[in-house]
Amino acid sequence: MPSSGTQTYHHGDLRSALLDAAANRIENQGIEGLSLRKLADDVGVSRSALYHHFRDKNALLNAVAANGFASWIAMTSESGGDESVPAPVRMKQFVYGYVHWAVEHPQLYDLMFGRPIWKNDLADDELKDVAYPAFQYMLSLITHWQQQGLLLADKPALRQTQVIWATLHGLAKLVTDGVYADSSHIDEMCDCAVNMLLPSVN
Amino acid sequence: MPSSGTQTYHHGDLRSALLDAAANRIENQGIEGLSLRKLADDVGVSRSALYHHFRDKNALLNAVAANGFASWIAMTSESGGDESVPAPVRMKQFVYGYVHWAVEHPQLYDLMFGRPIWKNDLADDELKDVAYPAFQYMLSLITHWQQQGLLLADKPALRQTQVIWATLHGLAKLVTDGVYADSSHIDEMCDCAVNMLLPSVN
DNA sequence: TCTTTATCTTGACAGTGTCAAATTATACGC
DNA sequence: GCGTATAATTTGACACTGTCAAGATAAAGA
Repeated sequence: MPSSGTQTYHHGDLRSALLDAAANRIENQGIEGLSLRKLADDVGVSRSALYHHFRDKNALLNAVAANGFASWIAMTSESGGDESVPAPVRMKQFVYGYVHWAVEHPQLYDLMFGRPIWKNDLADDELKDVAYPAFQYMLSLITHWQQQGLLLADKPALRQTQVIWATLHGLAKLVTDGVYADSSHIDEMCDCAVNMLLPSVN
Repeated sequence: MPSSGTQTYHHGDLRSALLDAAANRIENQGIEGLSLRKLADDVGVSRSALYHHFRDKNALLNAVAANGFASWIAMTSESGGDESVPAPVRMKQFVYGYVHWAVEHPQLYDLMFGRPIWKNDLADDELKDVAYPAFQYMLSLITHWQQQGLLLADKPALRQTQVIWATLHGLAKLVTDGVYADSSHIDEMCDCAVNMLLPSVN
């Protein structure tokens, strides 16, 4: 059976099969628990078949993270794009959406925004091409808020974006890392963050 | 030569020698680059000598993290304890101190507040005994600010502490993980954070 | 049909954490 | 001071990891 997918040799579509299996394993066992050999077993293929589709383990993780950014962007633009909803409500929705998405995909969030990839400059071009627009989207969103007078204009929008993002990222991290043990208070923490950072939403 | 240190058998004081070597390697290569066998080489001892002083690798990392918390607390109480300095200035100093300490000890900070230890409940009692007071210190500090009217009282001090800490943690993480590539703007980001979170400091 | 090319497997290597058994050095009772 | 118990350390081994080179297999193109 030839032309069914993009790659239709022995396996059919090994590349995306590996990506799916990797995403599954990461969601369940985390990045530390991901071994290429177990992965090959999951897909029913030999241990080094993978190297014909990814240069090495890092390249595979990059691809999984890239997929994560794609679905992150889908989530974000959905919750922030509806112009019929008043801006203050949208701001609150954005905060809730951000933190909840991280809490619902803790391992993936960790892979996307965590240090192993970014710290050591291990992100390849494909990943950067998806990740940078995500950063940029937040900046444009918050710049828009500032222009509408929802934020104080005494500091550059870039800095305010960095601080707001830091707060969201910090909340997400502290919750998903289990430092804030009682995650039942996520909504209250989000409320408080909105209250402190976004004076126009009271 | 008997009673010179706590452990004076073959090596003399292998336990703290291992801790020092581990802290050094973590500071330079990061936690991922730390191998027990290289560590044993550093100290000049066999690969499994370590197991008579630490139950396993995680126990050693716990001990390193515990030392980190001790020095973190020393730094923090130094910058926040001087009562002769006006409170708003101390608040600003606290924010600067927090972020800068993280930036100066990125790998150690990562180990102390990162997920491998807390997420999977890998922290032993010794570590918790040092870490919890650190959390508690921040809470008491910020509660104090609120009582002095430096913060709005419309939300519980616990929640405000969590949000402020999240912001500091997020800033530290985004900088040390290399997501905020240009770390020369750390001070501006701290300024902006103080500005947004602590209305009494303008 | 034959050649080329891409895909996959097998064997191997260096590296990892960890344990059991053997070895060595120190401490303690006499 | 000597002999024994105990703690510290080493050696050998195991299962696991990522990665590569060489060989085998299947598809694609002429």
